Amino acid sequence: MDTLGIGALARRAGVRIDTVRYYERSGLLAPKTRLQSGYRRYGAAELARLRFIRRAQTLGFSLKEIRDLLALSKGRDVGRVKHAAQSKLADVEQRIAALQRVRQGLASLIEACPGHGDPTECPILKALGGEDPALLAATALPALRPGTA
Amino acid sequence: MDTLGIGALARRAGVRIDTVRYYERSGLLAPKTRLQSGYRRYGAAELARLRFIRRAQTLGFSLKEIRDLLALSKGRDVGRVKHAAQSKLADVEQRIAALQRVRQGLASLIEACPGHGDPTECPILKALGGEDPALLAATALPALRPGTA
DNA sequence: CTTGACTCTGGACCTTACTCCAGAGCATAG
DNA sequence: CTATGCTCTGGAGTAAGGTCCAGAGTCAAG
Repeated sequence: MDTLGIGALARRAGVRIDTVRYYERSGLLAPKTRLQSGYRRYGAAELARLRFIRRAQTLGFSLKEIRDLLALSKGRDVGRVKHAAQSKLADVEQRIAALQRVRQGLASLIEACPGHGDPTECPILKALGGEDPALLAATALPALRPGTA
Repeated sequence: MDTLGIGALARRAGVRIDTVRYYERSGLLAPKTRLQSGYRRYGAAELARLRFIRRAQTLGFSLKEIRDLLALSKGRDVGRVKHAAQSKLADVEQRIAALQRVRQGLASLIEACPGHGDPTECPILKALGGEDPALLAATALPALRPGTA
């Protein structure tokens, strides 16, 4: 047989058995068949699908988004798949830009801090205390929608 | 009085009242004072702090990390404060690098996708399905997991 | 003083993405 | 046949970050 049990499938995809069952409960991955005993049996397509799920996660897609993506791939609508990837890309780029502003703010505070002496003179403490707009200003602009992980 | 009640504070920061109380339970934001009745009263510093928390969150900092960040302002010794800021900076830079790898992976897939035609020819679906691992080389390795940040 | 809006506390409940457990049944090598 | 390992189900637990509720007390305006 070229079918896999749940353990073999999980090992090949680098996930835990419970995770496979969790994906099944979540409507992401069903076994190809079941034995009379109830044991799940998976084929190559299911392994590919499981790897798809994992890779999409590393790109920042939530399981819900991945479910949509998988549905799209059955719908033969390549345009929508591309669009989903593009909007994810825009999201990632906004995050990068925002973090770069934070990095600038932190770096300049660190540079301005002697690392010794009077704490009331420390630019880092002043910024966190709200007196100095440097760090706060660096983070003030990006109105990223919360929940876009 | 230039103090705010919890409702006014929440409105000005764009959060729910329960969220303010949740932050208090989490050790992030204490009221400036309380009335004899127990009503919380907040000042401008607390509002600034609350807004800081929210902005930091949109940048991917967890509440625990934000607590650390804010704890810097209580630091006794400037050297230690500077060191903490430096390690936070390194953290931010790692985040940026991880997101840049994700961006590269997404961008190259998008570029290779015509946006129409046969789904079995779509490089995005192919790459995610594992049939063409070359395209994902840049993004497959770093286990960028939401929550690992 | 009355009304309506506001706030208090403690605890239950929600979502996401798992992870673990108990107690049972099944598969397979020797 | 037995031992060992795999798998089954249902349910509970975890962590983060909230969100909601009930029942009671409080504040400010008219």
